[in-house]
Amino acid sequence: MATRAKPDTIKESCIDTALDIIEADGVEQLSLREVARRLGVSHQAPYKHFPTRDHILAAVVARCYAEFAAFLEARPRHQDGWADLGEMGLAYLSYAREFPLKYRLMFNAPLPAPSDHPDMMAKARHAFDILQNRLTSLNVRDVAVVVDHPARHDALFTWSCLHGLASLMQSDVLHTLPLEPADREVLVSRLMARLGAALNPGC
Amino acid sequence: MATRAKPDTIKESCIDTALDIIEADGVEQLSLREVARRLGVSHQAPYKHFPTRDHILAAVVARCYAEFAAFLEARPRHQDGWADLGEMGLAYLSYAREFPLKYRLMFNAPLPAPSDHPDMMAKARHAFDILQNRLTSLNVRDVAVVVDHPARHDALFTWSCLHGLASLMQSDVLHTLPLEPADREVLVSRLMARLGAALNPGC
DNA sequence: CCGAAAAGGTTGACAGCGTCAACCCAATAT
DNA sequence: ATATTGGGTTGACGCTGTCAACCTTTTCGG
Repeated sequence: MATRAKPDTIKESCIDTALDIIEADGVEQLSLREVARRLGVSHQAPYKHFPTRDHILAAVVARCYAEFAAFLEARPRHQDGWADLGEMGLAYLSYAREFPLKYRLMFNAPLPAPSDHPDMMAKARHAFDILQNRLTSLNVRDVAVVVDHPARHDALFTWSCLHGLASLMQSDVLHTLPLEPADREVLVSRLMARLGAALNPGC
Repeated sequence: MATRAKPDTIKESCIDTALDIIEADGVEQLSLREVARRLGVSHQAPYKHFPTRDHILAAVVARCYAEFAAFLEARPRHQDGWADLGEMGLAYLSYAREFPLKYRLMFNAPLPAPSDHPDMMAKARHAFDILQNRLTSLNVRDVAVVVDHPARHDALFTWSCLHGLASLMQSDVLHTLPLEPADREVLVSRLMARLGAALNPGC
């Protein structure tokens, strides 16, 4: 049945299985007992590896951030910095569309306190750094922008736009609005265009 | 103890109490049994008024949308349309900051299926219409914009930016980044400026 | 090499949850 | 006057996370 290659430790299998559940049904449906059941072990076995539910969740989230960062890095590259930024924005939105439940897990779900889970925190920072570095390398071309507009703010603005669209597009609220599938494409391209205009008012 | 004016029906008190719990501890902590306990009734009493947990949640969410819409409408008004739009954006971000758990409830939590809860759906649409109408009245000044950029898309773009910032600012992810309180003010003003630039590239 | 300890698995219990079922009383409608 | 229904009750079921106790097997120090 389990075609997945068996990981060395049960600890890893717990994370795998938890991620399966989250991808299929959302983080709200995650239960340690169900994880144990799928692994064919007793309901307390996972507790030998994770002290609480939050700890297994933190491990899953850390893995998601790493995967998300890799997904962003794997985008097609462009010579032109602005085109490359656009490509990264599209990659961001693609991830949110392809893996909505994992995206929700990372950005729209209540996570265990980050300070208690440094590994999760580190992986989250790394994902953000990818975006920030992209913008930093853009800004060296335009020193005036750097001075009073640190790249970190640009990165957070960009992230806000991308996250806002990604989050709204998968939100239940939007189901209450008439939004054709074709509209989604338009929204994405319009947002990317305006994001470019906002960051680069000159051209 | 209960200084709140007693509503006529237990149904209303259920919604009040549920909202209290959500504002204090978040939607995840909401339980019908706790609602019943606080009202001093049996754990099944609320079920006489709401068939399932989702139905009480939908009622609470509907009330939140109505309150949110009223909050947006209560903003200071400006003659100039762009200034008025800016004021609405600030009102949006203020609401998210003042009532983070209610904001999360509306936009970042898994809601009961909207089609099963038409009242909730209607109130959500009304809140969105406020934003859309603001943009529509802007666009009559500039017919060229109306033609290939329907106001609905502008409204969704604007909403994405606002929601993205509001959502990220209260996200657990951001706790992993070094973000000073002063930075938040800067972020808000920068986002509003860029939003204006994106919507109104001419000036 | 042997005994201690630790790692990793087990079963059993507990309280809290949403929900179903049955019962019960008072007001209302026929 | 009687039947129906609205609104309350208690009790149960299976689910959850978590604590406690117990039992092997592996590892390691003397």
